[in-house]
Amino acid sequence: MSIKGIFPIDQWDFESESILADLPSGDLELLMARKSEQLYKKGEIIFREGAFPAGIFYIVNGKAKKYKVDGEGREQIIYVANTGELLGYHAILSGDNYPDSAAVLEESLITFIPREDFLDAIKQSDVLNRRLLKTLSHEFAVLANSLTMFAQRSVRERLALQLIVIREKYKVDFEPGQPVEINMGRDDLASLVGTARENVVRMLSEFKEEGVVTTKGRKIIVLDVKKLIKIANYR
Amino acid sequence: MSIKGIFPIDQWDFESESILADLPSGDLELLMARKSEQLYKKGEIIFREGAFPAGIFYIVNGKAKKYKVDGEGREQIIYVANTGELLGYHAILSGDNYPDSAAVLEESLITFIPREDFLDAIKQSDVLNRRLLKTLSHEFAVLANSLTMFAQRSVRERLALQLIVIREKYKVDFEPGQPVEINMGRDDLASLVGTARENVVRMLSEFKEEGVVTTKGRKIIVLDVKKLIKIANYR
DNA sequence: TAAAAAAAGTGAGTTATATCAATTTTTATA
DNA sequence: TATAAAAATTGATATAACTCACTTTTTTTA
Repeated sequence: MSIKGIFPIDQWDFESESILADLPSGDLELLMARKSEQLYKKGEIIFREGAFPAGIFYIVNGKAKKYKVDGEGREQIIYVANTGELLGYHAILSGDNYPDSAAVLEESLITFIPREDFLDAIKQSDVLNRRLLKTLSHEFAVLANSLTMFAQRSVRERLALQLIVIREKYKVDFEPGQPVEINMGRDDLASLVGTARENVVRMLSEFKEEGVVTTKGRKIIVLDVKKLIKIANYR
Repeated sequence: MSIKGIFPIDQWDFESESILADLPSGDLELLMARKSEQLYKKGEIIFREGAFPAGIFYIVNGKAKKYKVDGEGREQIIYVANTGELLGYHAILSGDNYPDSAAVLEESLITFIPREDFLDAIKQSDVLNRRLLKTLSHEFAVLANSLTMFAQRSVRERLALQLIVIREKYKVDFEPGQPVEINMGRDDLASLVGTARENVVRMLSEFKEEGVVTTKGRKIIVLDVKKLIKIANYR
């Protein structure tokens, strides 16, 4: 029972299709000519805000967060990237340094593609070019959506919404029909929702009392997606 | 006395350079071949969220807001576009309908460019292509910045920050050295800051007492940018 | 220029959320 | 498996921001 349709998740998630999926083999070879693979341990940082973008990263397997840290050290998660997604290309295209940091949420296998190879591939490949324009403009719409949510929704509504969205990302790790376990630390969940850890925990207990979610250790299992949609107050 | 440097406004504003500025004349001709111009009266809507994107819009002269309206009819301004900027191209590139609405903030002269001409121009022009990739990825960084602000900053800090950013946009309408008058309705200012009109008004009075701003009718004049930066608590 | 309409501004009461301090549970490590 | 460390949870209190009701000022229009 997918929630697409009743809840247009495309509006909340960048990855309606991957940038590299089904790329003409020549273009892909060019891109991957000098790649290097690395296994990141949980919590390891992929790149840091402000650093020179030496290349882009492809998540072969795992999950990563894109985030910003403000003056007081508070972390704000912009996006959670999943297996198959690309990281770090915005900076190379814009000509700025990395505008945000990225770190791995669980043990992840990640491919590094040098800056020059990425730029060459863009020059060569019309498909990649179109794909990037399409992805970037879609990402913009998704982010504008998030912005509106942060500006107008209550913490309770935001938590409900993020649980729906994040559940979809953990779904791929479970057999269809099996309960999806969201294995995310409360601090990360809080910085995704834009509030303090304590508030997330308190509202999770409320959701538990209301029969919307349950927990298994630190893992969160959504019992009633429709109720969550109602709480999120999404038209 | 520009605030660039002490306050890196590029991080808060898309338009470090225009997409169409200095475009090779051939490319520009192609783009403008079948344009049509129209004078919009204050408040008029340029396009509506959810509509099919029939083309893109170029602001020859004036200002426009990009905004979203939520279920309860509350408006959230995503961005304020100025003379020389392009509107509505995200939807055409992403293949979705318009993800947001646009309306004119003051009487504005706007050029309409049909969808097909824009798509043809992209096919033909490498410069336009690169320009779009660069702009889109920069825009993404700016929006991520705004997102963080909404998630973490107080209304007071957000208002201070937006006054700085918005002042830069009204600056072009005044002689250098002359006081810049921000001529924006309180409702628009509120939906830019993400709060209710009453809160904006209250905090503007506070700012007035503190000698940071003054008003002239409904117009707002910033007296002390540095103090605003301090209030915005921007590192 | 007067009247009407729209926008801006003020005040008081209420609520959601942040913050601080402590305890309990879970996970990692020896 | 016991112990230490880390993470999650609960409670109490403070406060920023929202909402509603109303007044005053500014702008529009007749």
